[in-house]
Amino acid sequence: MVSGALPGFRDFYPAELAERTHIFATWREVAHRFGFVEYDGPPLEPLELYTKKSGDEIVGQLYNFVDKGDRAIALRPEMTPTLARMVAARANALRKPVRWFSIPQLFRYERAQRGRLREHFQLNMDIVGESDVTADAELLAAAIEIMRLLGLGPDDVRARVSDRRILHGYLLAAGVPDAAFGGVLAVVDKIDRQPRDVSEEKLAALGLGASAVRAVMDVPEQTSLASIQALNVQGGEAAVAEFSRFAEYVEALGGGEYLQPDLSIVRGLAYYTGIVFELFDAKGELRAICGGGRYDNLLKQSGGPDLPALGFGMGDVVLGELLRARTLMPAPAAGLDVWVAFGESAGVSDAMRVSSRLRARGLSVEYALGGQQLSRQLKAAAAAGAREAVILGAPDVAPDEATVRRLDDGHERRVRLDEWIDEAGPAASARSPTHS
RNA sequence: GUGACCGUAGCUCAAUUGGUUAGAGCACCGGACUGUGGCUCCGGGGGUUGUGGGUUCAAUUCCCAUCGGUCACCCCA
Repeated sequence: MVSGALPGFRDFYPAELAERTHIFATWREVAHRFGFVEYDGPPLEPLELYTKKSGDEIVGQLYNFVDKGDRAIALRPEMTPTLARMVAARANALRKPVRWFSIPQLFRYERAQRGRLREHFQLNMDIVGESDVTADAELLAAAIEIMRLLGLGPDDVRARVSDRRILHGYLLAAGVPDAAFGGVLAVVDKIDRQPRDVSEEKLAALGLGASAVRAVMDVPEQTSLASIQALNVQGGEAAVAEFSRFAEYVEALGGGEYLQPDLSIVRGLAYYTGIVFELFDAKGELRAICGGGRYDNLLKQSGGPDLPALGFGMGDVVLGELLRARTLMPAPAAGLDVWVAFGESAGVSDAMRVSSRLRARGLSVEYALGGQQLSRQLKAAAAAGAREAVILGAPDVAPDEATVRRLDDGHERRVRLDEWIDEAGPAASARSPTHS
């Protein structure tokens, strides 16, 4: 490994780029089906766009530098601030609710690990201007539909959903002081990943009594709609009713099989205000595929309009790992339509003329740039994945004729060259769809 | 940022207690094939064994550092 890409960055060879393209195409397809339109912003932003609300500690995880105009610049680590700015600038002019999506490349200066690089592409889908949980259901249904279209079923991927307000009400009712809420969330977030007594000690250190500690330790048990509805939630009754409605809507939108209520889903970002969700592989081997939720106060806090909003981010790295593990990546795209080969009595310029005419008709065409024997040319044609080869200048063939050879079964026919070219075209050569 | 493990052709792996010019398969290029692909046979290119030091008569092998990768923390996307 002499000089590869920077740590945490990827070279996309054709095979890898084909995988990325497959993911992107699916993202765009589903976004389109759900009525979302695509936008984009600059990959470089003022540093303060991220430091303002997120605090200075985020600077340590940013790619940042000072440009030649002495401006503090950052490579964007997330898309939401850009979205907030763009929506805010035209808030009054936009038809609400806004349904926008983007596929930005995002950057984080962190130590790279599996499923977590210093760069990734992330589908962002957001809805701005709708406060009802219909929007939450619509958004999650879109994320689920992406899984389905990629071939990932409910046995592969689960959608865990929770609601900040229900958890808050439950903790209040259990006697957890408001001031300890943030610390308790941090414990809940990793309650399954660390020993029970460690969690209990941390909770006690936050000033929780024995019954409150027990209540917090019960949070991961709340994994059904019924159990959540039965909870004592101080001031969270409306949220529970909304949550029930949300589940009903997701069901109606066809995502019910994936749905898994789980009150212990916290999500790291502090700005979430309501329903939060994450998609993860059912085996629990990988990092989260997707995370999102409602952030009703963010736009206003960012100096923008007071509009309710919600959204999710879905990265290409973990998703790609899961698709490869399940062998759901498509076979490499079909190669060439036609390979133009030339024998003894034809030259490369003849192949060029024929190629040019075929290309003008929309076909994918290649020929041997280095003069090769016919056997080499046909070998190269097969290696390039060509559907058929047209052989020019074969003996016993009239000057205006050529041999067309199907490369899958070797079937050959003689054609009048001009007629054959005139009939060739993308429509006449529709490729069979590729399968995984 | 902390800790642990791992680095040999593009890929997967070899190399007897440290012992000659570090090998193989696949892939790539070419020849047999001056008129028809996938097979076969033959040949070729490609490694300063991640890098830099150290120990030794001798280092792919042992030691240190560094870089990179993986994993767990941290944090999150």
